[in-house]
Amino acid sequence: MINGEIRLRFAPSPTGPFHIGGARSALFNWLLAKKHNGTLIVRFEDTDRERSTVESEENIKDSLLWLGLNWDEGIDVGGENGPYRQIERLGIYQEYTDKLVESGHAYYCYCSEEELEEDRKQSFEEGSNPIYSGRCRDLSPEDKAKFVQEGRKPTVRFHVPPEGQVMFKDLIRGAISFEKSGIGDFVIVKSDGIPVYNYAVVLDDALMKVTHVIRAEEHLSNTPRQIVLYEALGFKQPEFGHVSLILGKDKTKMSKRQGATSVTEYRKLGYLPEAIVNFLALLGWSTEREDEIFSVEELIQEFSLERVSKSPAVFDVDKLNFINSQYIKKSSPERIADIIKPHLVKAGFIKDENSADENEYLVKVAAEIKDYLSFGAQAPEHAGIFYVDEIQFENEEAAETLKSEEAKNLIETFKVRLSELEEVNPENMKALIKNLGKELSVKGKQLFMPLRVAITGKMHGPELINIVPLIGRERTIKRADFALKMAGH
RNA sequence: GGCCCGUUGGUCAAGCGGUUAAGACACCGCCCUUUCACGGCGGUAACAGGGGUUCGAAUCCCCUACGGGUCACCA
Repeated sequence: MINGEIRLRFAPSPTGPFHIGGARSALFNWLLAKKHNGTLIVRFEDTDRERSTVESEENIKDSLLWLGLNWDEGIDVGGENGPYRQIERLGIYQEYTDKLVESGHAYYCYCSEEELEEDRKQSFEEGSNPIYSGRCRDLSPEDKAKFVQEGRKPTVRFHVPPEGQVMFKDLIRGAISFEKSGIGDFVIVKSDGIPVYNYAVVLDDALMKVTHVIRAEEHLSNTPRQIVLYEALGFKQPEFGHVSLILGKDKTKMSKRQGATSVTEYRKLGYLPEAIVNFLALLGWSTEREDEIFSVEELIQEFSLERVSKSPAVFDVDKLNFINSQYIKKSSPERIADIIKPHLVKAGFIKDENSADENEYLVKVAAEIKDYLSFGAQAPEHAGIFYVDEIQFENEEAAETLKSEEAKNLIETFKVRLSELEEVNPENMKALIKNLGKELSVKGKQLFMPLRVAITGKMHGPELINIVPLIGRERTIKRADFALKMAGH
């Protein structure tokens, strides 16, 4: 399906934090580029001067790199077809605009915003397609002079004759056609001289020799406008592929109120970049195999547009959590320590600056809890047992396990045996608990649950025989005393 | 409202005219671990509705419904 040398691009507008949907578009382009040994270009569509910021640019670049999505040409890395910021290409656009006006494909429009708004309102009321009336298409020299004298700054409109249709074959959705009569003469250059997206994108893609435009579905309706521009400009058209949108839990476009939407937020919550890539790939694309956890290399191998879905996908945090937990399990304790550290600092368990001993302890804690984590921000609830001095019962049921005399006796005996222990390590702990059970003739839940609650306050968590050596003999005994007191003994 | 795209379990999805309609997440159950979790095994659960076409439609066509996108001097 894809042959020859391909050039792909990812062209976000730097108007906010990098959205997870943008990340998926970038990923698909990146995968295609890698798979077919093509070139990936990253450029910024920053013609909206009101909303474009350098912070957004930085955020997008950081996020892309963090996800491992590098690019071969464009912003920061340079290339033959720059500049790669639209605002720096104004001169280039001007040249083509002049040509379009000269050849009669485009004309100056002096209509005011009010006039246009009025037209739109009317066609909306009539139930017809709100397209430009064509009022300024054949302006007499007198009228034109009048408008100029009034100081009206014109926009440039591209003329679309209302006959025939625009057809193209979308790489993902198949044959698509639009009536030209439904397009109307649209603005290509704003009155401030800055080109509009639909125009700049065509010039950029054509001049940068982009062969495949893979982008989100929201651009599908823009494609016919862009195609008529390609025709008028005499450029070779690229192939288009429109990926469906990512929806929130309520099945509408993902928005803030349904949770995190930017890559940065997920990063801060302690998700791993490989996990996000893995998850994003599965959102709108499917694999033939049964197992859905795979490396980027495998992804590159398998990825193809044929298996990209046409229908929108709901962002399922549960699945992301599952995938992330798989990657956390596979990661080293050192790496997970880094991931959970900011969250433990925030929870007040540790300080930002730590001694070597403290860091070593943190790594051990990470090793103990990583199998229980879906993402870094969950660390405090699991790691708390390794840091607090005064434990708290997680619920009434937990407190209940220590209320009986048998439980009290068990804990007291445990304290004695623990203090007698030569060295507190997992092996000795295992033997200790085993003997304790024999000594008092308790086993199973009756044996483990009171111990667990007395030591951690919780009813679940890592292996007891590992927890005790980590928190140490002294602290364990102190906690057990405290727990008994709390339970009313 | 016009135009465009879509609709298989709660979610992601396989399926390209003949299948017992995959698989993953979530959920539930069992096993393992002298506890909980982790892990292993298993289970519940779906072709939006209606017309065609066909010997035969989840698959092809039409209509309806629903969802989404887009109609800016935003991108």
